Amino acid sequence: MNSPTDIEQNIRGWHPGMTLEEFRLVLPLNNENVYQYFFEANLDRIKVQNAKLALPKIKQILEATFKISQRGGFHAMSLRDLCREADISMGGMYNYISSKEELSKMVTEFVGVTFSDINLEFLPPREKISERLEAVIRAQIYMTELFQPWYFFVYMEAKNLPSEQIKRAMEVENNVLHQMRVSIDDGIETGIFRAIDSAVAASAILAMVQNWYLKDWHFRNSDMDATRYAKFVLDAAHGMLGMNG
Amino acid sequence: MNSPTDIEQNIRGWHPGMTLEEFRLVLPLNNENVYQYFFEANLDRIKVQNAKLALPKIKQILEATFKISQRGGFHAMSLRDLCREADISMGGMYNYISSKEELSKMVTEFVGVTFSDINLEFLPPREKISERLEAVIRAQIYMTELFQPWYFFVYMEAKNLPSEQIKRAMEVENNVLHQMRVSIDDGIETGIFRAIDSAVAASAILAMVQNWYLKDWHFRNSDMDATRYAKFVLDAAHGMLGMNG
DNA sequence: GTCTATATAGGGATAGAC
DNA sequence: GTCTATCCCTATATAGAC
Repeated sequence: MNSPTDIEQNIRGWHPGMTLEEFRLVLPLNNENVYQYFFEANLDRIKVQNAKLALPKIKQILEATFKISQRGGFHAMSLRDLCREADISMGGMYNYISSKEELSKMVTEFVGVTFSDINLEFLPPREKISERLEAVIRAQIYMTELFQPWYFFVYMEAKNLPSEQIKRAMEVENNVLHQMRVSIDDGIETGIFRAIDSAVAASAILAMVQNWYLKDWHFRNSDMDATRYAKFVLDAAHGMLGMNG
Repeated sequence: MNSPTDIEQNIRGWHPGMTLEEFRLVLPLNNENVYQYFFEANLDRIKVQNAKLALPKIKQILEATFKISQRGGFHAMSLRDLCREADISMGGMYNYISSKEELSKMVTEFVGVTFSDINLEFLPPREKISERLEAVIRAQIYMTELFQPWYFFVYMEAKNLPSEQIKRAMEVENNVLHQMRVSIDDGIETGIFRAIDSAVAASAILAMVQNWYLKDWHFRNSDMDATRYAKFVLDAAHGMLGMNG
């Protein structure tokens, strides 16, 4: 039943119906090493070069940033509050960030680059239209489930930031939108989907995907989890595209 | 074909397939008199009691608030910027608001109370399950289309405001969610919809509804309008609920 | 009712000791 | 590398003339 190649494929990459747990197992990134990735991606901007010292501080700073800015927004968060929450002094903080603005910049860029790149590894080839659309949707829901605070921060603060960062934040969203749209167009062309405005369909599907991490309080009292929500969105998408069931 | 009662009904209230234009015609509120409504709803808080003087200023203040806080958020908007954009002095501004926080409070409450109340007038009785669900969806899309800056402000600033206002902003969303959910549950009970998690379905439909005014740039280059988007969402909802076509 | 001028607090950022 | 103490600016809000 499980030939070696089946197992290999299940461990290495994507397969239809992939659950959150399966995704987590194949993802190189996790809640522990994400700060290591962050540190390495920002070596030139962080003054403290000793990883032993820096990694715990970075974790504290980022966790505090997410926590405080979730309630009130990044702009409303004072660095004094941040320093207190992260248990670091004002002077010490400035060895990790060169300005408040750069803190948001580092997060936005990191999500845009590292998270997106890792995401691409899980996509089946373009010819497998339906599978690829499923993979885009599942990967997005699972990534935002695993790294909710990061995505929430970028989504919520995007509009509040300097224009260059706005562009970057929109690029992340546009990439996902584009990938969905291409698959939908491919499906329409080959006749497996019905003719529909692919831009609008992609936008609506993305709205449902983002709904999962933006409105988690909608689901607190239900027995939904990320895997089941992904199935729900996939069914809805298939309904839209005329391939019910 | 058009009996007097048909026409009467079309003018007075809701009917299936209602377009944005038809909705606009029966809605007592419009882009001009909304400031009058706002003034009357806040008579006790606005020091300037002369409507002739107050109404244009209120319009300027609110339009400037929406414009500036759209790019950067309410918290990032300084009252100096606001006063410049609204063409009013700092001292003069404080005859219209007693504090910056109260400005956001007035907007949030106004949207929650006045907009929601007006909305209720358009709902068919609960027994007409499918029509009622359609009405909730259309009314919400059309209201947010007509008063996009107001809804956008409340949605975006909700999380940044004092807890009492957060509660109010969430009430608005929860009301819509609840209305949808009741209709869906009714439909499941009577067998016209398939058994489905109504909370999740309502959440997903609301996400698509909000998508219209939150992500208007997704639709800039397409030939979508509010009426056609409403139809799109209704089709998607019907697909979800198992009544395709 | 509207303005100008001002009070006061709190913000980001830095200097320099250790 | 991390801290404390301080600088300086900008923000909200107010006082008082007109």
